[in-house]
Amino acid sequence: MTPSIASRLAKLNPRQQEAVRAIDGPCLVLAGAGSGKTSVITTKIAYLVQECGMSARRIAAVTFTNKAAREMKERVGQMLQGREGHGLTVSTFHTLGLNIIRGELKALGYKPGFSLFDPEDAKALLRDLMNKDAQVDAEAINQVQAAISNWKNDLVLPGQALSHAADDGEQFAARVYEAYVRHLKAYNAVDFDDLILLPVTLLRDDPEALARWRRKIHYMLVDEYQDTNVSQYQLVRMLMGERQTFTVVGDDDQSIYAWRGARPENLVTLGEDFPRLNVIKLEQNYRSTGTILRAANTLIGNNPHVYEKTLWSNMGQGEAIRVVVNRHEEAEAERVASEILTRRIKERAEWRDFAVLYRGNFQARLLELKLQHYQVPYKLSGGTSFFSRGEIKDAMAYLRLLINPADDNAFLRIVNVPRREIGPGTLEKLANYATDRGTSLFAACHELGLAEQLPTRAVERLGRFTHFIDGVRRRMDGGDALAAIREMLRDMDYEAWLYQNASAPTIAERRMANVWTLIDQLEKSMQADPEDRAEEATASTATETDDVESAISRLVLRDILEQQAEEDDSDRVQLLTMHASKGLEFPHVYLMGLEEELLPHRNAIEVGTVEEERRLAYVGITRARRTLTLTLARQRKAYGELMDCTPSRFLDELPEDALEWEGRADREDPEKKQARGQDAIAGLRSLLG
DNA sequence: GTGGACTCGATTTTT
DNA sequence: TCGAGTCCAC
Repeated sequence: MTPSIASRLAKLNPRQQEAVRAIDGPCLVLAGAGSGKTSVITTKIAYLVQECGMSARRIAAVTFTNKAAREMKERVGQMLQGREGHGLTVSTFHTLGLNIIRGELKALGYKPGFSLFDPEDAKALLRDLMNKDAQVDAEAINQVQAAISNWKNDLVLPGQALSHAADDGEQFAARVYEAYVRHLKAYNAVDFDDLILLPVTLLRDDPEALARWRRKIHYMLVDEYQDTNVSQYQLVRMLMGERQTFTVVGDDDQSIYAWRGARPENLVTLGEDFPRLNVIKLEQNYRSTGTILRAANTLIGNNPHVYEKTLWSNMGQGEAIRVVVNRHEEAEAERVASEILTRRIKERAEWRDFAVLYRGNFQARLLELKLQHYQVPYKLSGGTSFFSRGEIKDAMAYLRLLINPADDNAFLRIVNVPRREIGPGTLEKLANYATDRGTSLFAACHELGLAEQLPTRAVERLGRFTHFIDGVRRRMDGGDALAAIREMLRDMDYEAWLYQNASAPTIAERRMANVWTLIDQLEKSMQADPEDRAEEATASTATETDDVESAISRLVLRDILEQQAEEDDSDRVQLLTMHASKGLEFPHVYLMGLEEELLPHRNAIEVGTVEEERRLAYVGITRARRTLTLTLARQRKAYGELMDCTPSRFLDELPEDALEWEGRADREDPEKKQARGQDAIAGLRSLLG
């Protein structure tokens, strides 16, 4: 054994070592919160390369978020030396799918330069399709979009959706689905769900492609396996087929995305599909105090389990979990804010050591006000994405059209931005003509027959636009693609258009700066993997335009830009939803709003998914390293009305002796309690009297 | 193009 | 209740 891998292994506990060494067959690692699962995955990759002599280019590790992929890549990079890690795949499921599609364009019937539609682009297309017959409201579009996404995630194709439609609504959605798929194909475009669906159907239907990818990937590792959906599981299954060499790591107790298609039962299915499955449990927690873990264990003990596990730690018992009952929501926010302020001094902690977790984003509003009042620096997760900004959508549409002239969506977005006096009338006639001829809008502009359908002036204007785009494209192919893009933005004077349309010059300035940031990011993204690029370039005849193309896709997948946001590691209190907190840890955690109807959420109670809410609470609790404070309000304003709140059932499910209550009405000293009882009786009498 | 009146909804959102 | 988003009149 090489010394470096031996010392890595020695740092792991026996169960973790077992998980690393289990390489001959299918392996499921049930990794409790804080049990060092990332160490297992990264060490296992190093073990496969250094100890088993497997080439890194035969290994694929997949995660759900770009962030997780980046962190994993970095940790593996530290373990492997020199060229050992060359060609290793550590990516999200979606990026893996994107690469498969890029490698199998012909087999899939797509052309080079295909566009990747983000959910907003997809919605725009659906709106178009659904509004053809009658005006449809936004809600209906959202519903159909969700239905289509669910179908795709469940590997249900339009034909099957149509034949299984139970009612008119589903039938309608299924017909839109069919049209949607057809249009995407015509646009030479794929959506996010296609990034998994298309590879799965290809591998299922094309034995040669299957053989190609099985030859390429010999070992897979999957993180957060409980969050996989049907199509993601099938992708892993198809790729690992007969070889059965994979490791999946997950925790059914942290499954909080079932509402979005995740199938935690994939953990069980795995045992059925692979009888040789080696199940290894990691139960030692390296994060939290004994008290916090005991509370977490007791709470989650109320959920049914296929695989029982109990977390333990040797970090000492630590402090009791405090439960603070407040008069109302404002008092709750006030309390949390002021407590962070004092605790920071008392504990000599930094702002970043604190996190406040809540069920819904709206809960952050009041808290923000209080934190501002006390001048506590904080960072709010979520918020409007860079990519939903209009100027970014415009720039992305230009890029997409340059790479993929069939992308009608991109064409429509920017054909008249900045103004080129190409109005709805012209576009409608152009669309009719293109439909008749079975071509894209952009291609139709080049056709001579168009002159018969449109006034000369309109044809001229369209021609000027396409000529402009064609010119940029030629410059891109001829050399420095990014220089051509920057030149394009200057030539068409996008900046002037921004100034015309902004309410203030500073806003226009900021927007233009955003566009340049986007282009800078594009450049960075192209330089991100010089090794891979070199490899691709030798393997095929990759041009710089190909690089721009793949960089744009990565940009759509939110890869590189969010990295920049992360690098801002200023010292601030974190405000997060419990969902967003998964995978993170903090010395001091505040969990707000432990009330019935909020956590568990009322909708969850209604539809009977309290178990997932319990897991959500479990995730929240297990984020805490040293101290945990749970807060709730007796009254809360909801829908404009003041509502009395009931403490969350989850509080009753925690071990009484691990909690330290503050302000609880029915656990005060008996005298007070009796006094209030008298009051109540008196009140009742007065009511009756 | 813009702002004021009006309507509607109110949980979470890895890519 | 409050706020975001939509729509219409100017």
